[in-house]
Amino acid sequence: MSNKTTTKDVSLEIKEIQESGLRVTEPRKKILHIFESNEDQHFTADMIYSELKKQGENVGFATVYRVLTQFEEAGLLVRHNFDSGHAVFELKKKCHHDHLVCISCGKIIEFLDDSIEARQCKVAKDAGFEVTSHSLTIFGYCSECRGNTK
Amino acid sequence: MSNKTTTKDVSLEIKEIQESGLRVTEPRKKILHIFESNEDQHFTADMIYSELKKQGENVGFATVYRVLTQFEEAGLLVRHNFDSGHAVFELKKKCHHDHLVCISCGKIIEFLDDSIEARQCKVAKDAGFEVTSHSLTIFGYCSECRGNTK
DNA sequence: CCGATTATAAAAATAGTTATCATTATTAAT
DNA sequence: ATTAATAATGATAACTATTTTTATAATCGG
Repeated sequence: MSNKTTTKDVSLEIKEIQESGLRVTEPRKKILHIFESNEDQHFTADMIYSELKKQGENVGFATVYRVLTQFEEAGLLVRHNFDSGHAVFELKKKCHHDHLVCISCGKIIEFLDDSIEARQCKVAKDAGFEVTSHSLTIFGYCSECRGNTK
Repeated sequence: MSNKTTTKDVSLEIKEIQESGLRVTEPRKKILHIFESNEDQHFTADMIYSELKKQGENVGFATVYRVLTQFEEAGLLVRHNFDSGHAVFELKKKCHHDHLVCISCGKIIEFLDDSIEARQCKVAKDAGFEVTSHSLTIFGYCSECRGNTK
């Protein structure tokens, strides 16, 4: 995980926090930076906490959870619950997508299938539902783990 | 919720528990009976606990959780985690299905769409995944709640 | 019906997360 | 830049859903 930061990156992060209506604080900058410098990766609160500690930061668990929740409310992050009992966060993308989760190594792969999306809308409509969101998660063994579990 | 039980029902429940390799005990019979007499309904551990209390049974929370987990392991029940933070259980059907969840009243509707199922397999295969399970949940407002939220 | 085994209820423990609170940091207005 | 008002922080306690522990009680093969 890289700690290198260009001036551009930092100012962008500050702007994003400001535009969310949140004060620009060290924990918030640091946490957002972890997500921005590791795009497409998914983090638990615990992973963020550990990463901050590793970087020598003095942050509390409460702050991590608070900031993650605030970022989610501000639309910067998206929270997923999968089946693990602990929430997973990722940078909010412009476009919706679903997940493939490896139950062996925890790897998460994103995908989007237009045909599935379209059918979902139809199913909901047929049932009289007004859809607010949907989540599709496929669990299994990724290509790397398939061999090891035999 | 009906408390009526035919002799046939009860003996069937006993048989199911026995065939799972579990001893036939009062809590297990009572819990399985709640599911069998309310087909297609989904229960949390808390709902089962409350129902048992309502029926005048003296059961502990731990027993409810233990039995639900054992029934899941035995293949009698299926556990879902949706996004609520607490597990939901339902009788295991012969066939897989997905869920529409009303975020207003909590109603759960089951559905199955062959086209979605097929695409899921393809997506996983393309990513090199060996699928073990998948869960698709559509959240929204059901037909009854749509009017009330305006 | 007896004895070995397993299940139970109650209580304590645990994991993940959220609330409380005294202190510190941020920001808008000087 | 300083200050005053406000909000954020870290530490800790509390909380929710669930699991483990333990001493007692129920089950079932013989």
